[in-house]
Amino acid sequence: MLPQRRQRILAAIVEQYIETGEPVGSKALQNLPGLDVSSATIRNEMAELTAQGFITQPHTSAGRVPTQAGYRYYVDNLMQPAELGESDRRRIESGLDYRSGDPEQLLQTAGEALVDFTNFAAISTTPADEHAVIKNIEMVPVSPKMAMIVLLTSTGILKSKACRTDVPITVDLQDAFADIVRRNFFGIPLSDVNTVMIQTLVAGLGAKALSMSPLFVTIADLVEAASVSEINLSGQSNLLGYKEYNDNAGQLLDFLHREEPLGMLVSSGDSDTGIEIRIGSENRYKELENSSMIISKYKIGDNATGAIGIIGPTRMNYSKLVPSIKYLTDIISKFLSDVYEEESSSDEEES
Amino acid sequence: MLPQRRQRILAAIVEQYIETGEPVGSKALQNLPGLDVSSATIRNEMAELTAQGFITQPHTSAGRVPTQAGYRYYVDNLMQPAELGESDRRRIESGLDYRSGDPEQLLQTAGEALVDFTNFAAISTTPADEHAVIKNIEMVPVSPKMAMIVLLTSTGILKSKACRTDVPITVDLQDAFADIVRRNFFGIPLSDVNTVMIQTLVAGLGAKALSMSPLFVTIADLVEAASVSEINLSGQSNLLGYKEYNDNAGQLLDFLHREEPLGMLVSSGDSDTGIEIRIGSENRYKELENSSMIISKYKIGDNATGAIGIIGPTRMNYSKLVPSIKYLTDIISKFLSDVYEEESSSDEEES
DNA sequence: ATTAGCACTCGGAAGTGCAGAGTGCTAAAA
DNA sequence: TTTTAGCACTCTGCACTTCCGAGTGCTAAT
Repeated sequence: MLPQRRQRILAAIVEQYIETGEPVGSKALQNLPGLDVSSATIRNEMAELTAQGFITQPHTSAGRVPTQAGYRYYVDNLMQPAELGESDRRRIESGLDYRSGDPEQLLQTAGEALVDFTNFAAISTTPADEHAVIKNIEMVPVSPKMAMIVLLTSTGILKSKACRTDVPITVDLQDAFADIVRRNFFGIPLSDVNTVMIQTLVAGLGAKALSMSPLFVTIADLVEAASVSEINLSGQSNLLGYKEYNDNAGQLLDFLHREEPLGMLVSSGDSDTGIEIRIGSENRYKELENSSMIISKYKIGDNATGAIGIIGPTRMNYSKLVPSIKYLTDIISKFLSDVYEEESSSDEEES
Repeated sequence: MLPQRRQRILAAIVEQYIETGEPVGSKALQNLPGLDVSSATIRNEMAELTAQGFITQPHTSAGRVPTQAGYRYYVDNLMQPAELGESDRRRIESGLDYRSGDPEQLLQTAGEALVDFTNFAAISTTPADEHAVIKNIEMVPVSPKMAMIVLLTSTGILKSKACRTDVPITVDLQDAFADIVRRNFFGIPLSDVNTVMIQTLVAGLGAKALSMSPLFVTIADLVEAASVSEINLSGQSNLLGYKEYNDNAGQLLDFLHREEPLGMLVSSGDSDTGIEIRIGSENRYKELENSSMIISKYKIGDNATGAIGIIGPTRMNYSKLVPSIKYLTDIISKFLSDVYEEESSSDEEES
């Protein structure tokens, strides 16, 4: 634990650097409210902070800049989250599209709202709830030997895919399909659908197996697609503006375009302890060593299902962004819970 | 019409500049195959070309660089399209996802294939065929007072939206809905669905009007969404690498993020004369004055319905890109026509 | 423990000089 | 009349130096 005065100085350095982007020198801190010491004393403290690794100087004759450890100490011990003003709330909320009722749409627009609000890049994932169950499966004929299969889950995810059959689609076939689907798929968790399950099912069909198996394979594909949470990234071009990325912004953008690592990033949260802040190399990718992420998980009912957050330079206003993202997450959780929780307790009717 | 020799010199300048990105000087052209003149003569010709506005020099002691007019002349009169190699074709094709049968998916992946192939940004639009008709509309109950409405068109576009009703959804209601939909919507062109049509329909419903009108409003929304072609843009970050955008790449990316002008860009083609090349300020936006576009329209059957193309710096390899994009367009047209044309001649069966 | 004072260090801006590339022009050659 | 060789000229980009200001660490005094 650092001594009081040193803490205050560190906090001041971090906050001022966040605001101005310039290294901050000892003189600039002389008239900190409630800190009546000369610049020389401050210099001594700064030397200590430097020795302890919380701040550093870009070059001998420059002021100090927080190190990653400095940000971390600030975030853990010194920062006090800002109160969100009414106008901020409205700004965050205004971009959301919940009227469509589509969670994917909501998360997409939530990301964009964050982009507008923060001027950073935003990342969001659609719900991936292992407790989700199959709500409905429809077959819609498109041409004699082709049909669209539509899958709907209890978390509101809707996926569809075209499927070619080997034989013409008759009304009989449709009825049979609807019957099998109703008996074998409705209400079961997505995780129960897998290759083995499909194979045993097809094997049990007897004569019809040949003509219908493509349909069930398509169902498996759809379940797969619905289980995997989609990742939305937006506002990447905002990052170009920040001088910390100056010349190698392209490298960062390229990294962000690859989907795989992104999935890791949002999913790797230890638990559902709410909001998570990762500074610089705490994100385990070299490309992010100059970036920070603030990630928050949203829930449907009591299950954490997805995440939303931002990516930007380590020099970001944590004390304001944390409550903002928390606020947004709360809205999302509430809305999704309202819409998709009620169903689990009441789905008896069927088409 | 320029004299033979001057044409050849202009073509050489354009091609060499495209390849190297460096201004090309008179000496570099001395040993052009079949052009046996000294650098001095070439200098004279270059002076002429400069006077006519086809080339320019960045500064006194630099070589020449094509102007916009120079590129235009080259593209119109001098360029001869490259033959596509087998490997090129495979590279283009390999990224396409036509197995899903979903045109939106196909166009999306086609854009990404172009991004990989060209290292530029790609733009593509989903089919928007004014002749498309409604193929199917399904209502899928989600909770007592909420249903998903799913719309499918003859061009394979699938749209869905959640809809809240004022009264609980009963089996009766579903049957009534299915009946009305079948009678009033199946097989009619998208353009026939509008506010007036919906209002008269609802008015004719009598007692049921109140409970069902939200459903039909949702249908109108879906039709609207299906009529409008979606624009996919990808590979923007590729553009960062080109030095012609050096410091103001952010400006271009911001421009590309706004959707409205993009729609203009792809739709504004004069006619369906196949491929269209727009160089620099021929795109009417100031942000694109250093960029070129190559846009090609694809067709379903005989109707031009959407476009796909690239955006990059004016210094792009037109002679190779034009046939590549043409090839890709042909694949798309062929596939979409195969899948979605046959239906128009054969949709009798229904669920 | 704090402060004033001072020498020291370093980055960035501005200025200087130089080599190289490419041009336009002129006068001779074809 | 067209082409060519030769040359003076212009301009960029790079390397090098100089200089100023900001900020530091250290020392000696309070």
